Order: sequence, then structure tokens, then C-alpha cells
Amino acid sequence: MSDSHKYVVSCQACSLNALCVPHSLTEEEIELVDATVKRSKPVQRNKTVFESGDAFSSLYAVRSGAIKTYSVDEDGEEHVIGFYLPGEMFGMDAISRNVHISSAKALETTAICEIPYNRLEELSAKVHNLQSHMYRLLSREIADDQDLQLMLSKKTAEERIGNFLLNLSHRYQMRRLSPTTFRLPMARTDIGNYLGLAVETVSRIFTRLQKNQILKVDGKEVEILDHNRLCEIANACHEHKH
Amino acid sequence: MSDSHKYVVSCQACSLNALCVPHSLTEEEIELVDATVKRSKPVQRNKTVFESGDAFSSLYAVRSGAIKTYSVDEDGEEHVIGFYLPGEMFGMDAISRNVHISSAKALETTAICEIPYNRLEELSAKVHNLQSHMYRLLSREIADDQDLQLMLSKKTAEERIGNFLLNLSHRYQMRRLSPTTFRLPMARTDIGNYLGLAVETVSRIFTRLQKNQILKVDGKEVEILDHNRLCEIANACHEHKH
DNA sequence: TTCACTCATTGATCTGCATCAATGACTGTC
DNA sequence: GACAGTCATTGATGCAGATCAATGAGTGAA
Repeated sequence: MSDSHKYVVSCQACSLNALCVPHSLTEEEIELVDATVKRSKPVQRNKTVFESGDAFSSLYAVRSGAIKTYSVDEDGEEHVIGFYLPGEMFGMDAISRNVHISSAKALETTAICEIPYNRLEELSAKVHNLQSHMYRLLSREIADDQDLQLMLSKKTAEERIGNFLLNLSHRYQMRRLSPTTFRLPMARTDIGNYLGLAVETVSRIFTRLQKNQILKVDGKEVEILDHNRLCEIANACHEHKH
Repeated sequence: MSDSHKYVVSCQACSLNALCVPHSLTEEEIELVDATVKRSKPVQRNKTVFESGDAFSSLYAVRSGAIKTYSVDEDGEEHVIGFYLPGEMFGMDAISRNVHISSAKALETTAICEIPYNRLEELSAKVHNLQSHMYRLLSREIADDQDLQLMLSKKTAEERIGNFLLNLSHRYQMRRLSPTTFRLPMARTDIGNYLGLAVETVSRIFTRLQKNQILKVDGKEVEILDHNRLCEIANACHEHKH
């Protein structure tokens, strides 16, 4: 078995296909999708998948591990744009410009699927369900980005952290993982950067939530002890029911 | 001539078609697009195009005037999500949920094109260029939203206003309107709400920019006197060259 | 013209979070 | 197992921008 084969698991066999692949595809259609997906060996922690300035050629999906996307400004400052968990697609912001404006880096050893964009485009013109899936996926990203904008422009530090944790909790639940006990794949700095807060603020709020018995934090391990109160703090319970 | 015909201008004849319609379509293809577009009489100031909770059935493009999109939270507070000028499409965040989560309201008397989504989907499967156009359009919205996120999470009030004005200036220029002298279609409250600032802050910064000879403000009329210094203040000149 | 209402501006005060500073805990390396 | 480097926590201080308050300017209705 060659190196590159170790990581090859077909879309049919992938535990995440409910998230990635539209449900309504026929077996044949899934095979077509499957055939366009390139799987290479996992990306090591801190290695980039693509960098700002790279030519755009593919979209990517996380299979296992976690990815952060970010941009770097003229002063060399990093700005975290998003975090992606297994089953989530990233790189979609580059379609319009044909060049990556953001960079993507592995937060831990991460397996990814690479989907060459021109082949995806062709295929989606033929397979109607795939096209609507793509439209929904892109639209979903827009809606999520707009939710984040609302957070950044209106919410307090505590509300942001609360929402952030509930959002992660919900995404882990979708992946059939525990919504109450999970590991934060990113550093506190990244969380602060993403939410527009100083690291110190993130840290302080974590300890405060811990004191109030809402959260149990041990380094990157987090346990949500009181989901309801966390919702109250986040000021946005309903948003995480879907 | 019936009422509804007054506003009917084909895509071919529309001065905005360079912005809306992909350049590479054949004449026949443009006619197909044209045939799917519904044009109704202008929306009066403060009237909504759609509201949160409405079933999603169409995307919309602004022909003339201006639209703001916003959501309303449980406390009845409005949160401005975006502003749309002639040639820009809105409503794309609703594709993924099949329901509008945001509302759209006319900031002044506004003519819009309505594009029934299911017909657009069908057509885009047939017309390859239209499909890639749609992908690019959606991706563009994602990239723009991410730019805004960066602003909201990292920039000072002055930088936000600077960027906002430069962004508008650039969009007017794309429409072959003056990039230096234009009218703000939205109220100060809306600007503040959108940028995550208090109205008072917006007002103060406008007067400060005026004192420093960078801007001339008279109500909603704005003239950019010193584009370079505005760029410096915005800390993002390059972003508006494209 | 006057009244009612909304919107914009300006000043005074308050506060949430950034910033600065220092220490502790953890990780990998030789 | 000592050292360097990164990351997290906690405390002290300062400031950008929110909030509160008041006035003025613009708009439409009767």
C-alpha cells in the first residue's frame, strides 16, 4: 500500500458524508463526486494548506483535525477569519478573485480533502443536486459570516465568548460528538483575535465562567456545566437550535 | 402602456448590465436571463422588499435607489447588515435556509429586479457562464463580509468610517458616478449601527474629518477632499484599487 | 404658518475592555 | 533534567468610545 493510499477513504465510506455530500445524490453521482476529490497525506500542525497570494485552484474540506483561516496585514499582524471542523468546507472566499486572499493553517494534524474547482464546476452543471448543494453551502457561509458581524459589532466580550462556545458545542453535536465536553483546537490568542478581544479578556472571562459554575476549563479541555445559563449570557439561545 | 410596463427595461438595455450580467453570455443567453427577471413598480422609501420569516423565493438586484438589509433581535433592536447600491444583488443569505432571516428595506424610492430562484437555478445549470457567475457572486459576498468582520473586530472608529467612505466611493466609481462627491442614502444611525458605533461617534468623526479638510459634509451630501489622507486614516488604501 | 417628529450635532461623564507588566504552567529539545 | 520558548493567567492602569443630556436643523402634515 503506497503512502498516499493510507488516507484514501471514499466519500461513501466517510463518516462525514452526511455533512459534505448532498443526501439526494444517486450512487453513481456520489461516485462522480468521489472521483474528483483528491486526498493527500495529513497536514501537520502549523503547516499551511494555502497562503494569501496562491493561485486558487481547489476548495477544501476538513476530514479530521481543525483549520484556521486568517489574513496578514501590512504590519504583519494576523487576523483570524474562521475555524473549520471536520465536515466543513473552506477556501470559498477565493472563487471570486481566482487568488487566495486568506491563508489556511492546520491547528493540529489535519486530514483534508481537496476538490479541484474547475472539475467541481463542470460536475455541478451536470448534477443538479450538487449545484443546489453548492449554492446552499455558499449561502450558508454568507449567513454565518453575517451572524459573526452582528456579534462583533454589537455584543459584549462575555456574549461573544458565550456565543462562540455554544456555536462550537453545536457543531460538535452535528458531528455526533459530545456537545458538553470538548477540546478547543485553537489557542486563546486565536479565540481573542477571532472575536476581536484581547487574550487577557478571553482568559478572564473563562475563569469567571468557571467561578460561576457555568464552565469547567482545563487548558484546552472545556466542559459546559450549565447550558441554559450560558445561553442567557450569550443572549442567543434560539440561534443554536436550528 | 400598463403600469407594470413603465419600469420594464430589458437587461440588454439596462445601464447596469455590466455589473449584473456576466459579460461572456451570448445574446440568446442574455435573453433567457432577461426572461426570468421580474420587474415591478419601484419600492417607496421605508417599504420592505422582504421581511425576516418570509419564504425565500427570489434573489433581488437594485436598479436604482438603495436598499439596507437588517435583522431585528428579540428586544426589537435593529441590526444593519448591509447596504446595496444599483447593480448589486441581495437576498443571497436566504438560499441556505429557504426562509429570509434578514429583512430588506428601501432607503429611498428604489427600483429592483426580482429573480425567481428556482428558475435561476435551472437556467444556471444550462448556461455554464451563468453558473460560474453565480459562484463568483456568492464568493464575492463572502469575501466582502470577511473584510467587514476584520473592520469590526480590529479597527478604530475613525478607520471604520474611513473605510466605509472609501468603499462607497469605490462602488460609486464602478457605477460611473463621481467617486469624490456623492450622497449618503442612509441615516447616520444606520451607518453607526452597521459599523458598530454610536451615532454620536459617527457624527463627531464626520465633523473632525471636515475640520481637517479631508471631507466636506453637508447633511447627506459628502465630498472627499483629500483621498490620500482618507486612505491613511482608513489604513487600507490598497484595498480600494482592485 | 405652526406643530410634531425625526435626525444630526455637540458637550459632559462613565465604563468595558485594551494595554502594560509580571508570573506561572506546559512542551519539546539537547 | 535543565533550558528556551510559547501560552495562559492575574493584577493595575488608561483610554476610546458608549451613554446621557440638551439643542438645533430639516421635513411633512394640516
